Amino acid sequence: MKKTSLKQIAEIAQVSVATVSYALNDSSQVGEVTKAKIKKIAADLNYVPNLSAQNLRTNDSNIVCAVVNTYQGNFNGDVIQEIQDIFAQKKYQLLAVSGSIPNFVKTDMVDGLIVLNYRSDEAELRRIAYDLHKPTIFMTNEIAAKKTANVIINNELGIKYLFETLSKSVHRNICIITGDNNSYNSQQRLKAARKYYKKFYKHDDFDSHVYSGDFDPNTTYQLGRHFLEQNTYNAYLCFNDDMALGIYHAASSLNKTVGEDLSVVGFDDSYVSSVVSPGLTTIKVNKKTWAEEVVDQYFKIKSNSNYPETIELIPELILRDSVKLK
Amino acid sequence: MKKTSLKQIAEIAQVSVATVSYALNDSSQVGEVTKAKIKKIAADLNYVPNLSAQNLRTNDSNIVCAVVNTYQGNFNGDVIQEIQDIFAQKKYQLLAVSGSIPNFVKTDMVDGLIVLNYRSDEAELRRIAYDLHKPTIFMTNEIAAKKTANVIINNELGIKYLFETLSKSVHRNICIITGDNNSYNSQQRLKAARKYYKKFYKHDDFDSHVYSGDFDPNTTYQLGRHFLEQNTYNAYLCFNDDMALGIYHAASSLNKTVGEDLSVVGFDDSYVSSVVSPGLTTIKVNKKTWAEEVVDQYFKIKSNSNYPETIELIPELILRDSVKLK
DNA sequence: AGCCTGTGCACCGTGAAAGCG
DNA sequence: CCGCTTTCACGGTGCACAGGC
Repeated sequence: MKKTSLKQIAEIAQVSVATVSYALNDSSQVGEVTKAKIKKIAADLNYVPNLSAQNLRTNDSNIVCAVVNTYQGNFNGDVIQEIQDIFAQKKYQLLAVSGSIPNFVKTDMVDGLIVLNYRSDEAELRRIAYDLHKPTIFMTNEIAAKKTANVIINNELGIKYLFETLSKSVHRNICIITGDNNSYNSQQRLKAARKYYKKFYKHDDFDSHVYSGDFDPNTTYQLGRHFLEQNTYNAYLCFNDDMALGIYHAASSLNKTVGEDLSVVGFDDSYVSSVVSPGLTTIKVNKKTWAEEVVDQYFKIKSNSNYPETIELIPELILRDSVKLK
Repeated sequence: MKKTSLKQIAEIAQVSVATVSYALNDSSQVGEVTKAKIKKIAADLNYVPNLSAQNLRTNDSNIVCAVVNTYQGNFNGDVIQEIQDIFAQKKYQLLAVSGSIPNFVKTDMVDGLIVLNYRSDEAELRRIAYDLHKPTIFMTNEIAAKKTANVIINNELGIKYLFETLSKSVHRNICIITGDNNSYNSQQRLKAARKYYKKFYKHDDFDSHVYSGDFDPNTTYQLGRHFLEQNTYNAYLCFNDDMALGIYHAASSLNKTVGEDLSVVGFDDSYVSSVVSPGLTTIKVNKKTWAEEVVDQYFKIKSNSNYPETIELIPELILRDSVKLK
């Protein structure tokens, strides 16, 4: 009924607890015969080592924790899954938590931390990175601390591509729809958009073209309906694909055709952007590469280096038919 | 540098370790003055209790683990998020893991288990449920064991609704596309489809209308293109929404119009099904209700009852324009 | 002596029971 | 009875060492 412990196995096998521990850890300190006997008993009793005890003793858990703002949407889930797959190959267990960084990260239950799209004041992140002396990777923040690396998207380049595309579009009356204002990526994209708007449009009215869409397709559906009815804008730069879909929805509800009557571009290349009609022009970051880089940095930090490092991923433009080119 | 422990606090406060422990747990065993002093020191030193030690001692962690097959797609993420939100309100920490059920679930690090879309032979699940003496909820399986509940979708009803809808459609040449064959929901839906196909179509050729789509839109895109070119089928019943989108994609690539030239129905009411054009007729299970029921059962089991229980959620038909009715 | 196999014990941080002035 | 301390166990690890050949 109760969990089997080393002690019980030791009693049955008529050896000491230490011997059982050695045997199950395949230490050479135990003879083959005894080892086999002990292992058999352990298997029979369905023995599972108590991780709490193990961690308490060893301070090393092979457990890595990933923090996301939410499991919802087409982005976070994909990215965590990629990371999970790589860690699994290396016999590491990835745990995901959503919301705030839980206390157990600060204890010895977890070996390291991966932060994706955490939305909070950077001060807290900074504090955590600073006094958490474990490998920590930020994927959507830039925070310099020991044992910390940042593996982030080069958002400026992505925005540049999108502006270039839209500048070749027949539709030029541009509307920029941002995501959650607390999101690092949204902030970076906004900053880059400001820069390239000026460069491409030579106007100072950037702010009047910007709307907050909160990464939510329903919000952009409402916005889109309004603007399309009034003919305010005919080109939409959305900071993620989901919001772009909201514009699609608005367009079709008003019998307008994306790629004909209006242009739409998105961000992230989520799977829907290829499935939807017309295909959505979007910015892609290879999630597998991203995940590999994250895990790579993780083990680099773990093994020795602890200097802060920042790695930028170069995004790629995926051209589809949501933009009618001149 | 190193984590502060009760011991260090005790030394500074010039009291025993036990007193510190009592003080921080607000026990009445300690005088107010000492308590305040100790708390201040703990705060200053940034004390965080070591969960491994706590669990080892108390066998109770306030951590619940959710297992999913993958974080990807529009379904699992939504559901986990709902569950997470409810647990968070109750000061429980939900951890998510993807892949197989990790060892730490079997140790005392985790209080209970929630299994969603785990794909494996049921034998393993049964074994786990049987000798894991913690609250366990299966959301996509029916497994009877102590301290175990099943909170599942009534798939038969959902399939029935979809057949009723398609039987009123102008398109009647029906193609049934299943998901992953290891998925419980896919299996249940297939079983129900077999039943209702016979009822509505009075034919014995069910199996020749069934194709495996693996829950993947690209697979159904290929299937859809093939069938639509050959005019094999003009009504598609997909076991989830993503696959239905693949049919949408195939249709538009062949200049056919969903809801006009063909009918499509899906399952799950993921957010895309309302955003896409035409809207996708689909089966909805209220995820919030589902999550509430799961958490409810969790605490019921935890507090006392340990008899197996099965709760079925009644799904709802969401009618949109992907089916042209007579 | 040296190798092989196995044991005793201190220790991680916590919390509960019992003890004590 | 209050306020605090001592002691112990939770489960597992690995060092230092013991005893036999």
